[in-house]
Amino acid sequence: MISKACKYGIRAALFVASKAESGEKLNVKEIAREVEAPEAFTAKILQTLNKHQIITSLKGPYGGFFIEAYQLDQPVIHIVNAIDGMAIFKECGLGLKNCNEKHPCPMHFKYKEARDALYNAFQQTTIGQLASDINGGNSFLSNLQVDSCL
Amino acid sequence: MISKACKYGIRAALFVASKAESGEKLNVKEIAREVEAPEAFTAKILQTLNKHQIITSLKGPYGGFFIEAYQLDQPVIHIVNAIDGMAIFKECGLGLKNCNEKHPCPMHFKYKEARDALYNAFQQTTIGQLASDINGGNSFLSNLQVDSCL
DNA sequence: ACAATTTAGGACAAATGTATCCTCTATAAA
DNA sequence: TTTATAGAGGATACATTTGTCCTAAATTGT
Repeated sequence: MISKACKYGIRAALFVASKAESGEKLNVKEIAREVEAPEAFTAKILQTLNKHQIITSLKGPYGGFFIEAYQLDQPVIHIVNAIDGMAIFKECGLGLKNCNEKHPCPMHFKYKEARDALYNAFQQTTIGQLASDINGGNSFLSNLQVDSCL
Repeated sequence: MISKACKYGIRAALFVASKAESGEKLNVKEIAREVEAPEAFTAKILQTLNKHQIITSLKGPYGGFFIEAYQLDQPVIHIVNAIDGMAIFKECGLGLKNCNEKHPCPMHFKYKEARDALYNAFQQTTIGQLASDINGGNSFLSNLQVDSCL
């Protein structure tokens, strides 16, 4: 469905977004640690997100990644588009090139429903909304640390 | 989302199912041609489907693949399970190991809705139902051939 | 028994996705 | 201007998925 790179990308973007108010800039190491993604790979992904203006970067000392106000209003689907493209939201569930209402594959109508639900979920939700959820303690970007010594 | 192998597998299984009444056995070449999948790769997939008792095979002359009555009543999700496993229907949309209602990722609830819709689509539909649709001319397993010389 | 046919299955090759490493460039402070 | 810091980007390595090829095993008719 969604690539690993894209999932890392969404988590990274949301982490950066969750720090928007503080005004601080985050470097690759901090972001990778927080979202539990490989550092070098995360760097590549952040590069892509910057090029697509999902987040903003600044080189040099005191540089790093941050998000600007207007970027908080972008829908999460922009992140998916930047990394994986929009194909998943259009593709046939059985892999046919030429599948549509007039010439449907056997799963067309039911598959389309699920696919559209996913599209709407990503389209109607903004990066800023999800960042608020995180800051409000209503959702999380990394796995629970189960402390094994209690 | 669903692997290419799995999509070939569903198409192949449905094609075999659509021929259930005729009683004929289909060989790899016929199936691969019909569903527009690479022949050798299709052979592997049919092997998997046979092992999981989605379809049945018979070696030797006049052998091939066919589907038995009880197999027509299996839900399509059995095919997905045989090839890709059930992980996609359970996994977190952002790739977290530990994502649930109590400790949700930022996309959890909306993603779960789409994921469950997909699960239901595959769970509630049987191979036989889709085969009927095909035989009734209501759905198709391969791309339209656009005749370029008219 | 033998030959012909068709699936089973192992080994291997190609393509894609994931991940790392190293150097270059930009920026900021001293 | 120099030095330290941090992202940009190319090259490369590794893993998984996709796809091919060849031989073995099973079945049927002669």
